[in-house]
Amino acid sequence: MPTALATTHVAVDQPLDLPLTLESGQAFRWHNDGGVWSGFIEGRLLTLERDADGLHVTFDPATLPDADRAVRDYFRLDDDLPAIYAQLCEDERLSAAVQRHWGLRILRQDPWECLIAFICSQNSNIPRIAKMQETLANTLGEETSLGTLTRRAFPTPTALASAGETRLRELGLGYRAKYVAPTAEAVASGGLNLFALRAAPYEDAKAALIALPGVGEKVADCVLLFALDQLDAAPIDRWVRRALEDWYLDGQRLSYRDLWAWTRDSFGPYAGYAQQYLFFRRRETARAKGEGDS
DNA sequence: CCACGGCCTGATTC
DNA sequence: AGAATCAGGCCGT
Repeated sequence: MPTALATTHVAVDQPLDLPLTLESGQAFRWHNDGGVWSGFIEGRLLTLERDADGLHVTFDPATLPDADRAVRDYFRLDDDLPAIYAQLCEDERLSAAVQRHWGLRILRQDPWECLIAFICSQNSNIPRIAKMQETLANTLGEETSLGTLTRRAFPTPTALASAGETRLRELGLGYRAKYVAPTAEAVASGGLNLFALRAAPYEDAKAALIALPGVGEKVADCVLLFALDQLDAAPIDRWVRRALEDWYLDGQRLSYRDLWAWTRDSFGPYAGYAQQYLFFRRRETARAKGEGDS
């Protein structure tokens, strides 16, 4: 089936660093080929190129008629990043992080793909998460092409559900397969409408996610922040935990819930952005100090 | 409520 | 070289 290519230009008058944002560990399936990024938005293959005043987008109008809107939604271009930065920069440590990583944005991803990615993230690392996602797509996803470019979309809930735990283990998910299979089942059966959670209050949406196997507080907060419009969700992973304990809490150990409440109180409604910057900054300083640290 | 060990696997370190 | 250790946690006890 031949595809007609179309292009559009999305104006960006906000901070946006494409590689920083797309490789920040929120999304795992963007490929960079000489400054041309290929990936999926709303399940449709497209390419992105950054230029001086925005993004040059190539897409298939037959499957994605409103590419301009889709791209704006995906990069959350309606978020007033300068205002968010201004608030974060009241904190000395965050101010330094923001200046070092200007243009890092939170994405609005597809919640299904995001959910599976972060279930797979436990006890893993970014390259391996990316590898698992890519393997799932290349094995169980539908082939899609855009001009001469061909990639496979992330598998549907039905596709992952029918693959089953054993097959998912063979594909390298390890013990995560026993979480992914029933989660896919739950979503495929229509028992859980992930998109509907965007309109739900934070606690309700979080409870619905945590009810799924393999989803705890941290994974739930990742999906809430990166896909479900909850900008005050603050996933606290081991890096952010260490950052908070060492830099703000004088070494004090707190529960996940207490740390979450602390970030909410300290960084306000943009705790999610604060978290993302603390994550970056902490990893950076840990590496600089020769890894081990603490 | 908190603490702890086990869990797939692959890369890196000792 | 081969054994530990670690990696953006979750679950059960």
